[in-house]
Amino acid sequence: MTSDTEHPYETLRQGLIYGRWKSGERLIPQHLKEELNCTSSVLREAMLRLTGEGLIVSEKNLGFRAVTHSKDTFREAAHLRLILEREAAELSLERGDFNWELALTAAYQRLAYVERQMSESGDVEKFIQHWSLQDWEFHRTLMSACDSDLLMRAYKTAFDTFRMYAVAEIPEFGFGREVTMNEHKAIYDAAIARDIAGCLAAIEMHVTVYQNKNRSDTPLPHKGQPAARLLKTGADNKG
Amino acid sequence: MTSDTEHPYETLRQGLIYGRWKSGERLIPQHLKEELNCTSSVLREAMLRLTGEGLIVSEKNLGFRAVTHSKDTFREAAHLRLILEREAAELSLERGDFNWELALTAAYQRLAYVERQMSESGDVEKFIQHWSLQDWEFHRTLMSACDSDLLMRAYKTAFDTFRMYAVAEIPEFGFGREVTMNEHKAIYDAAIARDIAGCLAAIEMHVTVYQNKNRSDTPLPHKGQPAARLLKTGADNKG
DNA sequence: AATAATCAAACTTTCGAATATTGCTTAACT
DNA sequence: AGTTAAGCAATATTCGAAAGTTTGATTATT
Repeated sequence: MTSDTEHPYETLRQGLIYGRWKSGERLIPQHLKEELNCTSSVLREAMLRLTGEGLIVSEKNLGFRAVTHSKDTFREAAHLRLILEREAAELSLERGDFNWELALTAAYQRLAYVERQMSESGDVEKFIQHWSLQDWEFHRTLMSACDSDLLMRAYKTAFDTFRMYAVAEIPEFGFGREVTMNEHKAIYDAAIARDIAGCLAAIEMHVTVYQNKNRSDTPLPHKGQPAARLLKTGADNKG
Repeated sequence: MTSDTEHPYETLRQGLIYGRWKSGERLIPQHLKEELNCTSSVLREAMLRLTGEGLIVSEKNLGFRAVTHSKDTFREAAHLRLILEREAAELSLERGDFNWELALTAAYQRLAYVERQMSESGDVEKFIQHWSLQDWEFHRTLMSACDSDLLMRAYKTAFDTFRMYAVAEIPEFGFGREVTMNEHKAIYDAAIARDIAGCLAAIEMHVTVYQNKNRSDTPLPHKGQPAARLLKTGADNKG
């Protein structure tokens, strides 16, 4: 009942990002077909697509595995996110028209709304999947006026890799929302004010915050399946 | 005899980049199977991988098409290449050790060698595929000490898109090698001297040269299949 | 003449069986 | 005991046929 309606490709993709399968875990179509309610062939096809996207790796005759992540991957993803988001945001702030401002405001308010809900209810798990979508939509909209599909596509790869690691390995990811709320507000305010330097600085803060946190910390604790919880379907978000 | 031994995936990939199939052309497994000497199923699998990589697009029930490129795509690819190569090169120049220098020198000399051959013989077509490989190897090696697989992967996407357009749509691409030789020399010299500013400037020159050329030119003439020629197999480059 | 319904051809997707490969387990050998 | 070989079960890949979809041509209807 977790994935009856959705296409296996999407289910796999979401599952890889939100920790339904662990880093480096073997993905055997035969075994997954009941779980995802389809035949092994369509699963294989979905896996081939995801191999091209870099979320899955495969070696000839050795089948598929979820891509492995590590602290290094995370640092790389954060770094790439930073480069690309700064570049795209700068272009957006220069080029964005009135409709872009409207869209950004709408995206920001949707994001702020769910962040308030999370913060007030204290129930992170209930909202995290919706929050994650709104977070993406906010960043995507911020950059959307950069007018480069290729840049956006590269960014999405980095963003997904970033999120995959964060969900799986950073215990406090999803908590301490107040901080993130402020970060998003800073980005939004600077964007609307067309304050490029301020916006880029706010982006840098936002993207590197987890690295700074762990700078002199213990090496990230690896605790079992810290975030498979995030995949429990809300099931009621149709509207 | 064009692709007997190679895996269809590689043949497709090369063919898309070097103009064997045109921008937006429909790719029908049934039709291509004789040409690539395999069954349509294997082709389908290769196409799914390439869909994930962004070289092919597909819509449900409408099959596969070579990704369409345009002047805009090219500008985007050049832009992304520039951002990523500058970032990676800067890191490389800071971090690269003695072995990196050796590898870069080797790559540069291989590239310079084939560029000299092209220049002296005047026969661009004969060497272009080998040149293209050495060109890639040079840029890859230059950036290799940046120590980020994710960044390299993103770069390769931009590089391939750049090349795809250049091969297909820029008539003088492959000619006027003397210019390119100088550009590569400038990049190499600055890299070895650890002159970051100089190296980044040389990279910018190298990557944006075709855009500058066409700045006040007529819109790029679209002349039939200007570069399918590039795919004729050299067949003798085993060593 | 214009629009709608029907049909067939071409193609795409899905499927499960056939084939090949891997890695493990057991057996034989030194 | 340790090393190699043979056999076996699990899984990966390939294949071609079956089922479903799109497209465009033809015929029927307004």
